[in-house]
Amino acid sequence: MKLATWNVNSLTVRLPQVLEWLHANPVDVLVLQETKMTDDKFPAADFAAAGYFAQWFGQKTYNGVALLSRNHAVSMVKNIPGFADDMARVIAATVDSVRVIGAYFPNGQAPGTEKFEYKMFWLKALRAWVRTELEQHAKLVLMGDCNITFDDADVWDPVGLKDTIHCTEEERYHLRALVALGLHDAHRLFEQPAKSYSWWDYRDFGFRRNRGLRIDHVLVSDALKADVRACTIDKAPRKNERPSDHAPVIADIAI
DNA sequence: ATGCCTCAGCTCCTGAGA
Repeated sequence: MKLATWNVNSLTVRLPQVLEWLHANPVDVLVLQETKMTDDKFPAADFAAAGYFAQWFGQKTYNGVALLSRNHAVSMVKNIPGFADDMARVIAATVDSVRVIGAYFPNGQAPGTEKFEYKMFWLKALRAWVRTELEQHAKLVLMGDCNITFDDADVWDPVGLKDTIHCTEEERYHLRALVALGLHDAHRLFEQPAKSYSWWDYRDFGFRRNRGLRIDHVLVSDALKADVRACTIDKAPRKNERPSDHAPVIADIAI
């Protein structure tokens, strides 16, 4: 079973690239973030024609998530139950006995801002909910744009970006606490190329200079850890004329 | 440079992303 996550930064703009990517990479599950569209605009027919069921949860202008799957997805959940949020950030469903959670973590803007405080509250709520999900589903994959680096190896300039957003100790504490529930960063289960990133700033030739961050993660539960065959960041879509600033991350699990 | 690029929207500028 191959599962992937991709922040597309507007599905309206990126739909042709997503369809082309699915044709070249016929994964079993793909979760999308930053679709930036209301639910009535979601291109479900295009994905159906490509052989994918879809679940989606969006809003105007910002955020928006979706879950595409080769097989039927059941028991869909939108956002974190019990956590009031007017932003569409989470979609979860069960596909082929695996609980899949696709998430677009808050950006947080900068430490000390209201958006950073919201990010901390959101992370606490996510953790409490994922704990209960893990109790019910031993096989679980949580993946998405986590907007947090694990450590300096995920940062192109750890000195210059020390304590800035995505790199603060407070954010990393929450990411570690999430993983400590019984999850594993699939990327780090394998030897990876040095300076592996999943996001690059559009400005200043960030991708060309490989000035990036690894903030898109695939986290697998204890029960799946031994079955993960590979985890790769696919930079191929960056060759498109108007690429997303994020690359897809793919995990291959023997299920 | 509290910017650089990209996207959405009550669109010819502004807010947000990361």
